Amino acid sequence: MPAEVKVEAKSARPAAQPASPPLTERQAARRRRILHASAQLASRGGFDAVQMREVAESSQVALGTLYRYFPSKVHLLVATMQDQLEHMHGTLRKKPPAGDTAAERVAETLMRAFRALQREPHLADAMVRALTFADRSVSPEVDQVSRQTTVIILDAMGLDDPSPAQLSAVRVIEHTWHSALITWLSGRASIAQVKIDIETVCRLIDLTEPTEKP
Amino acid sequence: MPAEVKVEAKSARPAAQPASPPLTERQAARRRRILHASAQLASRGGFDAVQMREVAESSQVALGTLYRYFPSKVHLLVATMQDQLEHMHGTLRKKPPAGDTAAERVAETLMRAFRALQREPHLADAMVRALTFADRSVSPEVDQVSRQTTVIILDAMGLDDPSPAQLSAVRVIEHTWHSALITWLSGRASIAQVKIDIETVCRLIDLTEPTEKP
DNA sequence: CGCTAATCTAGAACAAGTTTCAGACTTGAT
DNA sequence: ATCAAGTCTGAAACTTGTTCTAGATTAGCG
Repeated sequence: MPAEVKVEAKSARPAAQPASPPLTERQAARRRRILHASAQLASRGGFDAVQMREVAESSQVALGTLYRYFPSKVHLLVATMQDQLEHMHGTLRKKPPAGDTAAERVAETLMRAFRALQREPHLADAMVRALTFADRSVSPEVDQVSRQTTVIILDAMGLDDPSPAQLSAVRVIEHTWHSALITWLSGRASIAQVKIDIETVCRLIDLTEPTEKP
Repeated sequence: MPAEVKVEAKSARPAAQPASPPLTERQAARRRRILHASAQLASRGGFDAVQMREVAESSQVALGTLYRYFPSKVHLLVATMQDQLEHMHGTLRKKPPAGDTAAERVAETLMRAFRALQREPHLADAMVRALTFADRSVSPEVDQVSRQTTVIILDAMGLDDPSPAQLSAVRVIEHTWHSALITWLSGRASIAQVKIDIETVCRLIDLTEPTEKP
């Protein structure tokens, strides 16, 4: 009865990139197929269209296996978001924003990301809803997404060594970014409104400029 | 076969306070019982503990009736939030914040609200998760909550006639407020961190001060 | 009062997320 | 090559949100 052992193995979940036992080739392939199916289904109908049975079927994996890789639908979608964020970071890195001030560059970067999301609004819906609906059991993964977002913003600011005040500003920018996305996705705010909100919050950065260069 | 008529009656849902056919006394009582049961269950286990069957049972109402009053669990929880927000607004109104600047008063007000939520973290969890998980079908209700929040913040600022820039700042403050709550509820940010975030975003208000008094 | 439309109730039925299980298949170490 | 441990599969079962139905009950009206 290896059931108990299984549970232990689960706590060393293969879902996280860092640490954990290294995946075999076939396992990595399965994981990729699952994430691909997830993104594909999400791109059609959003959060509701990502049905675990369908994900399992289109990634050619048993339902139980899907749950071994991603212990819940929210875990799956957050992992999907991590995946997409990496793509995006790569893309953004290629063409750094051109604004004069840090605030302008951050706003430009976020608007560029926003335009990318607009191209796949259903996918954006699935990922963002999962992110904000996630409970404590998904904290590590959500945190990872948050760190990745922070890196993107700091990149845009052009900082290696941000001050605490600057980090606070970045946190608030992230809050605004997530919440503004939600209001847009649920049809309560226009694209123009999101733009204004982003530009507004980015002004916070200017308040923290006075970083002495040593 | 009055089924079709039923559907029409549903679109004029009794869930919204404004307009709609006036409720009879017994209906108002049912609605109150439902909201009470919802808040009570939420106060224990949070979002997951609010199970529709249980709400129906403890409010002495058939499941079908519960769904007539609140067409989904999210609708129910958002309505619960509207309910709680009214209480809170009343409470806050009694003791206006004492800060010198608008930014200080808003920060103080939000921290006071935050402390109230800390007293019932599970209830907060249920309400906030519902709010951010809500899809388009709940937009009117979510919007109402948002308007109510705006009123509370403008109250704290002491403004009757805010400028567009000030309204933008308020929007960003609301974004930060919701998102910071979520990070706290999911255990990814400490109370101290939430405080810092609120204080940080409130500085945006100072940026918009220059409102000429006519 | 007596009617009619609307509402309420109890309970079954359905949908999708999640869990469980027995048996087949891989993997890694000996 | 073989064995033990761990994984994967297919299918059923369970949970909880949501819908549906048939028959009481209630409200408003003549």
